[in-house]
Amino acid sequence: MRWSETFIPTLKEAPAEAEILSHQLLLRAGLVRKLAGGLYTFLPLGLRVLRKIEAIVREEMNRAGALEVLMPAVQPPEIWKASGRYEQAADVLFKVRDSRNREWLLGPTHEEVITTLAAAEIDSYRQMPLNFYQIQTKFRDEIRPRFGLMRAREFIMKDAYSFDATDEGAMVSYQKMYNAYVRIFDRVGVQAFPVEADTGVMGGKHSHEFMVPAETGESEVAYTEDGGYAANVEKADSQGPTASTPKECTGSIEKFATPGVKTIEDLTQEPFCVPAKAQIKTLVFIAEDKPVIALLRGDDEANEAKLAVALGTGVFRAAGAEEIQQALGAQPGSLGAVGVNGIPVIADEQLRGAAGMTTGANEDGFHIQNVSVERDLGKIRWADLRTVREGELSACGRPLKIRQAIEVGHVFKLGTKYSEALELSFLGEDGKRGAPVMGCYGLGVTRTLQAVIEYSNDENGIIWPVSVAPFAVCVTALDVDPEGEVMKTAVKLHDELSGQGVDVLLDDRKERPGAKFKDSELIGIPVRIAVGSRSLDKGEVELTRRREGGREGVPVSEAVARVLECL
RNA sequence: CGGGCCGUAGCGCAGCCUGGUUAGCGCGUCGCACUGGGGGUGCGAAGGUCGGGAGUUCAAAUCUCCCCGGCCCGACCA
Repeated sequence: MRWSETFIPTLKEAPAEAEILSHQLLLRAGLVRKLAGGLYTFLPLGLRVLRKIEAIVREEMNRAGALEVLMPAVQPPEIWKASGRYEQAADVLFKVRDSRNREWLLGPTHEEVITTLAAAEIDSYRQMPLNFYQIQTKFRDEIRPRFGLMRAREFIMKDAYSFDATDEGAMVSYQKMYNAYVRIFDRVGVQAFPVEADTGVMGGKHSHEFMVPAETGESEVAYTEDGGYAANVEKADSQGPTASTPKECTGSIEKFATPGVKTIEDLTQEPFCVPAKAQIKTLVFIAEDKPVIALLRGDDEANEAKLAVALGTGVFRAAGAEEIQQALGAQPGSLGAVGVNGIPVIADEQLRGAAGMTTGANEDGFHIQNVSVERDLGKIRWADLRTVREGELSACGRPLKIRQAIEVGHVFKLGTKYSEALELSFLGEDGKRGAPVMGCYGLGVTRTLQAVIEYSNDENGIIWPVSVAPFAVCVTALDVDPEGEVMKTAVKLHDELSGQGVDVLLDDRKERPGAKFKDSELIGIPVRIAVGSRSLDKGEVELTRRREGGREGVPVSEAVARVLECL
């Protein structure tokens, strides 16, 4: 391929809309262009990378025994109503209407579709295990698309769905996908670590997210340095906070005035001087239209994923000021659970046995001290609600660290939720009907593409791993006169490498050398051969490997062989 | 959806506060010349509904209001 005959619009400066480096490079290297918020056109160069990643994903899925299918992006709402997700996922669903005003959904994922298919086709345990996958465009009406392809409203995902007759079988299917993901991320050239992930309301232990460490990642991972533990912060637990909770109580509860105190922090100040760990944080949520109180130690943060598990529903939100006033008779800042009746109270495990605590009096401007949780509070349900912090000890006794990461894949053992909701059943060996145990396995293809950029770059631009590089080699002709030795040599090298099946880009543009070097580095081609009169006079061309840096003279006659070695 | 910032040539920006000739600069683009191994130099040129609409005014890129779009923080993200 000749550079002059393709379309690679590189940019010297980063467009103002791009905040993070990988997004800037995506635009600067001419890989994509934005149509509207969260909607991108893939240009020829970007599409080449996308296709290479897809090919690797496809190979590994096939290797793991998954079968490729292609499902419709347009889906009937009925199946979403049947699974209960029509309401649950309402805010991310794109809805469209046809000419007869009938509603359709643009698929954000395909559990409902694949389960509908399976319900019609799977009748016997003999047909399983089965695993279907597709690589397809997904639609999610993200409230806030961000960071280019990282969080887009339309994106490409590989999604797979496994069906097994037994739980043990489902674990085998799960493990196969897990292993395939390890291979995929290894091959595309990102370090993606499996971490334990939140399994939400469905529970169960078997869910892992694949995370690429990156400061710009939108997820947080808690891990131990020895690699013994890694979990999404939404899921992570620890042996508890580093400072212990007060357990001594010196007297009975006592109301005191705290004018102007609105936060935990305020109460730690003069003249009150109540340490945050001796306060009870009172949060009010509306779960399925009913108020619920959650209690945490003052210095702890609530974890919404854990809260969802404790509440038994994902449909909840923080209560508004009016709702709180109605429920507890006070404004945030003076809330507490002492003497509250008729509203369920869930408390974090850290408060077990806590005494001598201070909490709001449910009267604006007043708090209560000497609160003993067991003595002074009514019926409490205990649960793990807190978000772990750096420095706390993991279950294995090592200190936790926390870092940002990009979630590029997720494997999840679903159980029978969808097979039951969509009436999928089979006849087992024992002659009884059963619901297949499902698993779902998502991999963000376009997000992975950007994660590779975020992971692999230097000050000059992207550095593509050979496996996904749009071109493996760039032959930079420093003089493009078609009659000259330089160009003739460049063309010859290009043709020979092409003949060997290598993706080669011949930079035949009438640009100055500096511009060509900069461009080939910006777009990230891993190997470059510079052909110019200076080295050609010595019978050599110059070979540069982006990852190693530096350049070396190589005899023209050996150039092709040397390049092949590099790849 | 709440808070903040922004929208001026393909890209990056200045001008706006304090309204007043032909709205500027850098990069890019086109032409010519020189140059020719790290985004070179010079000369010339094209390119603008100043996001859209309404209003105030003798006069609006500039002031006011409404709308649209973008970015950041938060909420949210099965």
